[in-house]
Amino acid sequence: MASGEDEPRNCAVCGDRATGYHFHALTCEGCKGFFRRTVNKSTSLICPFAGSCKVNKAQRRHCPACRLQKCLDAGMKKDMILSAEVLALRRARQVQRRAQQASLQLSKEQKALVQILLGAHTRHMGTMFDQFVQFRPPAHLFIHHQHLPPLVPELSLLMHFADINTFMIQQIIKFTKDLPLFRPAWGNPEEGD
Amino acid sequence: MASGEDEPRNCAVCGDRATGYHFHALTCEGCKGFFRRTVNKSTSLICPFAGSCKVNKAQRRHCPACRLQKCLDAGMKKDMILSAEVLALRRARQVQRRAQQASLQLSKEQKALVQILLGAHTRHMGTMFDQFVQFRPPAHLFIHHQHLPPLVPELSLLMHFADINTFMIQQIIKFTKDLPLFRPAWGNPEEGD
DNA sequence: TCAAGTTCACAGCGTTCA
DNA sequence: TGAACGCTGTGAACTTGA
Repeated sequence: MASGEDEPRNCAVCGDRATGYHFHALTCEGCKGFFRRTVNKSTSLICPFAGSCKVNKAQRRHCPACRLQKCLDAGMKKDMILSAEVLALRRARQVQRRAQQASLQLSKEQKALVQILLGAHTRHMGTMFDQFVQFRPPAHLFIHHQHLPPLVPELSLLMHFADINTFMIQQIIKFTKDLPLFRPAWGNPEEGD
Repeated sequence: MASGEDEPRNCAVCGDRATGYHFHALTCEGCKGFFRRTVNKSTSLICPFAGSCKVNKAQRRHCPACRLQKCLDAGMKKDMILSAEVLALRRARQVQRRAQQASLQLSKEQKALVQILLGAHTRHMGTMFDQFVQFRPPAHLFIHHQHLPPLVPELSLLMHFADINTFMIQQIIKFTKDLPLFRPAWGNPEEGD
C-alpha cells in the first residue's frame, strides 16, 4: 500500500491490537480466548445494565454479556470452535506421538506383546476358516454347486451362515480375551467372565 | 517520576500499601473489606463530627462514615459488589462440583475417551443397519416372505449375506481405525493405510 | 505461515478466622 | 477488622497441525 506504515489492524470487538483472524473475525488475543471460553461454558449471560455497554480495551472485562454480543456482531462463529471430540482425538494422538518419540525401538515389553498377539492369533484365528466345513450344511455342497441337492431348503443356508457367524464371533472373543490390554484398569473389577 | 524504585502503590483511601484494584479503585485489603461489608449492611452512617475526619492508616477505624465517603470519592463502585443472587448461584455450582467429584469421578481423560467412542460410533455404526436394504437382493423382499418370488435363486441369498458381512466388517474396521488406541505407538510409521 | 488450542501467572472477586 | 487464602476469569506467550 501507499502508506509506509504497517497496517495497524485493530480488534473488531474491543479495538485493542489485533493478532490475526480468530473464529472468522479480526480480533485481539483477549477476545479470542474470551470467545472460546464463554461459548464452551454455554451458560447464558445476562447484562445487568441496559445491554449496550461500551466494549473497549479498558472496559471489556466489565460486562461479559455485551462483550459476547459484540463478538457475534463482529462475525465470530461458534462452530469454528473445535468440538470436544476433535480435541479428544488430537490429544490422544499427541500422547501416542510422545510415546513413539520416547522409544523408537521395540522394547522388551513390546516384543512380549507381539508374542502374545501372535500366540492368540494362531490359537484362535489361524485355523478358523478350516473349520467352516463342519457347519450345517457342509460347505463343500456349495463348492460343487452345478448339481445342487434340490430338497435343501433355504433355511439351511441361513443355518450355515448363522453357524459361521457364531463361530467367528466366538473366536474373536476368545482372541480378545487373550490380550491383557482388554482387561483395562478402569473396568469393573468385581465382574467375572 | 522517581524511576529508580518499584511503584509503591498506596491505597487511594487511607494511604496504606495497596494490593491492587478493588471495586474500581487502588486500595489496601482493609479498605476493600470495609467497603464490601459496609455497603452490604446498607445502614446509613452519620459522622458524629464535622464530616471531614482524617482517614489514614492509623485513624481509618475511627469514623466509618467518613471512611465510606472517602471510598466513594476515590471511585469505588457499589455495583461491583456481587449481588446475593450471583453468590447463591456460585455457591450452588460449588456444591454441585464437589458432589460430582466425590461421587462418580469421570476424569478428563475418560470423558475424552467417551467423546472419541461416541463420534466413531455415530460415524460408522449408527447408520449401519439402515444400509442393509441396499444389498442384493433387497432385504425388503424377505420381510414380506409370504409371497416369495419363485425365481430368486439360492445364490442371491448367499450374495446378500456376503454383502452384509463384507459391509459390517468394513464398518468395524473403519470404526476401529478412528480409535487412536488402535494406531499404536510402536506401529510401523512408514506403512500407509 | 496462519489460526486453531494450551499454558500459566496474575487480577480481583468472596471467605475465613485470629 | 484485615491478612491470608481459595476460586474463577483473563490474556500474553507458546505449541501444534494443515
